[in-house]
Amino acid sequence: MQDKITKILKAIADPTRREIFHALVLAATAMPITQISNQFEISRQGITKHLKTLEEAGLVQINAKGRERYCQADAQPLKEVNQWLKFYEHFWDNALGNLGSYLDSKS
Amino acid sequence: MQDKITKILKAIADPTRREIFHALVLAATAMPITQISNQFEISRQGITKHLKTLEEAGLVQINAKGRERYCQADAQPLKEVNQWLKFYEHFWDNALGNLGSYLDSKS
DNA sequence: TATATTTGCAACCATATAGTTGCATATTAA
DNA sequence: TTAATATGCAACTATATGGTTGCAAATATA
Repeated sequence: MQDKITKILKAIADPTRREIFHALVLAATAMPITQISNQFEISRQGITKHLKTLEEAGLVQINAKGRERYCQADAQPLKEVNQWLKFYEHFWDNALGNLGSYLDSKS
Repeated sequence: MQDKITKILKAIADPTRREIFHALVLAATAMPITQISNQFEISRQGITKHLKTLEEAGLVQINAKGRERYCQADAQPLKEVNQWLKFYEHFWDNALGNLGSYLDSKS
């Protein structure tokens, strides 16, 4: 479909998914889908779809236990976003760009 | 439409837009649209659309001079993404989440 | 002035996305 | 065994997205 970083960025580009992810991170424990969806306005199936997207990005791990599927946040893929961002650190301190300071840092 | 961070994340979630942005950052100089679109396979109008999205996210600044419109990268909005990411730093070092170390850092 | 260049605008298209509802199925509890 | 619960699957809808083409308008060049 698409590369890893794109999947991750697309996953977190949606505000509802960021909320779900955040809730799971704070929960710090695995939660079944229904329990997650109780915390949101949208339907359980809506939540399920978002969880699938998050899972495909590696941001959520799901494992079944009996009839329930326990979902747990995994922040690790965000490292990759951080990596991507890092390159631009050199540039974001002046609005006009700063190739100079980037090149300096290389020497 | 949508909040700032969402606009920024949506802007960089598209691989073509990341490429355009990257090219502009490296160019370190303002470039007219046609000149940018020459570096890509897709049509000029396609590029124009992407530039508009990037502009709305604040990642590109455009100013007209004569019949040309000069585009320039501005990495500053990426700070906001960095800010968002920062919260999850505490969690991305173990796959099972790490609320503990986050809470420790607060004490 | 006549021509070439840079651009914007609008219409269009195919596909993806975010959400819904209804129903079937598997597991657990009474 | 019967009833309740958790879930998946499929179909459907509306809108967004990423791209295209054609054309008109403004500016620059011959």
